[in-house]
Parts: sequence; structure tokens; C-alpha cells
Amino acid sequence: MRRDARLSRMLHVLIHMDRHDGPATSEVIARMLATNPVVVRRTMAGLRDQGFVRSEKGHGGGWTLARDLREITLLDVYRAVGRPPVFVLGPAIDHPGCLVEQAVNAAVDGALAEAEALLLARFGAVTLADLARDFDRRFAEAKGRRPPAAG
Amino acid sequence: MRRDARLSRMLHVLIHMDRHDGPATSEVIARMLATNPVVVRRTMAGLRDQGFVRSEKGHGGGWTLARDLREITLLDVYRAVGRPPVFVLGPAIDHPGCLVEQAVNAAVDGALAEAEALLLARFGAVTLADLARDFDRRFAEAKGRRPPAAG
DNA sequence: AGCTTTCGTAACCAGGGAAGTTGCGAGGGA
DNA sequence: TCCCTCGCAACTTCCCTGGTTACGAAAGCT
Repeated sequence: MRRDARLSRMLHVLIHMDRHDGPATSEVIARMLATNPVVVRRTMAGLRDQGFVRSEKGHGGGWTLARDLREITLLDVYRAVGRPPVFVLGPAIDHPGCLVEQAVNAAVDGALAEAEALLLARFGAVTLADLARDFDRRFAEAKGRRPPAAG
Repeated sequence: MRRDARLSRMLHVLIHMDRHDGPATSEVIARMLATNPVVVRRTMAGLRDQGFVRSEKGHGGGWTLARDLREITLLDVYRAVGRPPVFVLGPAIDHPGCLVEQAVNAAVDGALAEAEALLLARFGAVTLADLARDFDRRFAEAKGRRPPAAG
């Protein structure tokens, strides 16, 4: 299995929801993500708590977008899914008092912090509307070459 | 369990080796890393294959530095330990044909690639000699305030 | 030669996290 | 009342790093 795909999956779902009228049930979303409804509810709970989506029970219920895609950045979604750890790489904490270890960790941590800052800045600069536009471009291109592709 | 600490651990070891006369056995290195000799041999195998250290068997054997610390960057060590994955975050591969998924993955992958490029550039710009210098500074500082600290 | 040291490596176990699965409860519409 | 749908806890599965055990090979010492 790949690593943490919650951010990507939620981005995927939110864009689909924007292009879909009426609520989407966890069952329908699960099929989009090739998984099952419980994983969907678990992962989307954070988005609901942060006010990006709403959920309704009972007949005709399901998930609906609560905000315009232009108002949601990748960073917002990253935070809403719980700010999961970004890196596999990490410092060693074998002998916290060892000054060599401290010097090494300072260098590694510094580089990781810079990379994380850049990553989150990029995430903050892109809205879901931007992704949706990119999707439209890809769709138009695919249509120009072949019969309609699945969305 | 903590994250992948192989890079940090190897940096730690290499600097200690530079400050240590004669070969260091896996047993001694294992104590530096609060682990055991098998993990040390496993992790250092890549460094040996890349020519950064040498290993000798038998009495008086062990590990020795094969290059000056000024000739080894953090990037070299990162590569020598097998270029382990940098990120926990990753794209979703649920429906590879879905153009929404493709647009999402392009954005996420792009940001990750930029962050990784920055990280590796930083790693490439720092030599182990730089870290050793930072250690010396920390050591001098600690000595100025307190009785000698463990190295 | 025989013993000891030390590395080399395979094989297995442990722990942690994301994802998948099962089961049951709560709430809302038909 | 019945069914649909979310909410959530608990358990399982899978992968990865790290730890452990076991055995073999090479090199020095006596």
C-alpha cells in the first residue's frame, strides 16, 4: 500500500462533489476512491469539523460542499485531515546528550523544516478551483483526441 | 517506533569515526547508536559499497573512514543508505484513469517534487566537515559553561 | 592447526501507522 | 414502522524500520 493518501483523496472527492448535484453518499464516494464507506466517513470527519463539507443523515442524505472551491486551498485540506506528518526521514534520538548527535540533528531538522515550509507554502497557494481548472483542461484535451473519458 | 533515522545515524557515526583513531567495531558503533551490531552492519553496508568507509574482519578489524569529511555531503550519505523515501504524504492511485485524480496528483506531486529538490539541494550543500565544525562550536560552548560533556 | 575476533547475511520478530472491515447505534425521511 | 445514511468503536491487514537470533567466512593471535 502507498503512504498517507488522505490529502490527495480528499482533494479528489471535493472536486467531484463540486461537479455533482445533490449530496453524495459515503457509498458513492467510496467507489470514487476504490475503498469503503467507513474509510470515507473517517477521513472526511475532519473536513466536516472544519466546515468545508456538511453531512446529512437519512433518505436523501450524504455529503455536500459547504464552501466554494475558490475558498479552499490544499493547505486547508491538509490541515483538516489532521496535519499528518510530512516526512519519513527524521532525526535520531539515540543519545540526546551527545553533542555530535545534536549537531547532526540540527542540520537535518533545519533542512527538513525548510522543505516543509516550502511544501506548505505551495499548498497554501493553490486552491481547489485551480485544480478543477486543470481538470477541465485535461478533459478538453482528452475529448479532442478520443471518445469521452471517465471522470 | 520513530521514523527512518538511517541518514542521521550514519552522519553521527561518520563524525565520531573521524574523531577516533583506529577502526571502530560494529559493537562500539552500536553503543553510540543505542542499538546492536547487526543493525550497524546492515545500515553501513551502503556506505561501504559507495566507498565512504572500509570494513576489516578479524582481530583489530572494524570500520574506518575512507574519505575526508570535507569530501562527503549529507546528500552522499542519503544516497548511500539507499535513497529512502522522503515523504509520508503521497498521491492516491485509486482510479488511474480518472482525470480528476490525475489533476490532483499532478499538483501534489509537483509540490512534493519541489520540496524534495530543495531538501536534497540543502543536503548537497553541507559537508560532514561542516557538521563537525558545528560540533566543535557546541563543545566549546558547553565547556565554557560546565565540566566536559560526553561526546 | 585451533581459537578468537569481527564482519556478512539471512531469517524472523516487534512496533507503529494508514487503510480495510465488521458491527452496532443514532437520526431522519418515506 | 421501515429503510437509508452517517457516527464510531474495535479489530484486522499490510508495509516499513528497527531489533534479535543464528550461522558462516575471513583474518589475526597463540
